[in-house]
Amino acid sequence: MMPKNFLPITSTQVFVKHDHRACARSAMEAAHELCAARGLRLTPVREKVLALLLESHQALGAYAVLERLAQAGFRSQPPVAYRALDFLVEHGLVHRIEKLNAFVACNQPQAGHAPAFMICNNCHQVAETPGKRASGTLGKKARAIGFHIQSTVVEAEGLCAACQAA
Amino acid sequence: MMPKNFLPITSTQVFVKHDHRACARSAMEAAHELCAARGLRLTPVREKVLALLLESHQALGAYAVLERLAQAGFRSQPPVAYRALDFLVEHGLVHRIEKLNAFVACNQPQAGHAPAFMICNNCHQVAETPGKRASGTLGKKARAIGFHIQSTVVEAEGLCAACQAA
DNA sequence: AACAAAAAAGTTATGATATAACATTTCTTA
DNA sequence: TAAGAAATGTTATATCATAACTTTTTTGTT
Ligand SMILES: [Zn+2]
Ligand SMILES: [Zn+2]
Ligand SMILES: [Zn+2]
Ligand SMILES: [Zn+2]
Repeated sequence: MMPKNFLPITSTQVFVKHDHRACARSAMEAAHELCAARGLRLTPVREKVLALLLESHQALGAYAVLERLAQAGFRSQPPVAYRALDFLVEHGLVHRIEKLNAFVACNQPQAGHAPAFMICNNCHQVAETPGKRASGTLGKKARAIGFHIQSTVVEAEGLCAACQAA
Repeated sequence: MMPKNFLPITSTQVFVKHDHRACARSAMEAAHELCAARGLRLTPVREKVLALLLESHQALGAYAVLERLAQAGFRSQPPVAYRALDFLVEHGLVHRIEKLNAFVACNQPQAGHAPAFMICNNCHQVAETPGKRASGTLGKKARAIGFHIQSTVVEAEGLCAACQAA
């Protein structure tokens, strides 16, 4: 289930120079293994969308994805992109960034499912930190009033260390 | 600056029965005083939008606001609603809920500005908890990698205590 | 009061994001 | 190989948001 040469990139690494070829390749391998393990079909259009998102740590809007799909020879109607994205999000291979109405590939598809995101307003890269559901401050407040959390959105916008320096 | 009879509603109270007339009236008073103190103009359309949002603890989309404005005799072009909402959000009288593309009135306009929200998927009420910027788990992780947070989105969807019971 | 500058509101048009609905094809498996 | 399920193709439309320019109102100054 875990790729042999899996090199999970951590949030610390996204904003610093790293071997992104290896980073993307290992995430794609992880996606293939996860789908195999769960009996899911990573069809050509789904894999292509994931590959597009894995090209960088920037978020892409659905229509940006659609454009690139069309260039690659796929159909170019909105449902083509949205269906593939829906599949990838549903199975945790991609995350939706609410603040941007856009999508990023998940670095660690096999990990727990309540990530938080840091969005750099300058270089537009998005780092994901693993986090568990209802683990932090919000979870505590929710428990205090008997609120049952089903899903969370936790996003911070700001400047990464490199962009502050520049 | 603080209304005489200010009754700040807390996140604990939103989901339980409370004197909402007083709750809304006190928030409106607080808004008037905040605007007076800062030299801001709470024009008729802005006040009406705030009043509409204060009618309940549910979030309203911009076009829902627009509809109600039109019924009240205001113009009905999108910028009418968006401008009023932009003003109210800019000055912390209203918050945007990213997950819903919708807006809720702020209960405590004078408090600090990095609230977290709990959204009940059944009764559609939204509770706000005060929270400070970068105070919790996310803030800690950001500091660890030198990420400078400018704004945050923290939203939890789930079921409030009352809706779990039913 | 008259004027100029700034803020707000009016208006038209369009851009950007997302989904409904139904037809067709492909895959799975019994 | 036939039936059902899953995925894709296609058309159309719903929903959310802003650009750009005009006119009116407010505010501060002469
Ligand atoms: Zn990388
Ligand atoms: Zn950056
Ligand atoms: Zn109330
Ligand atoms: Zn509820």
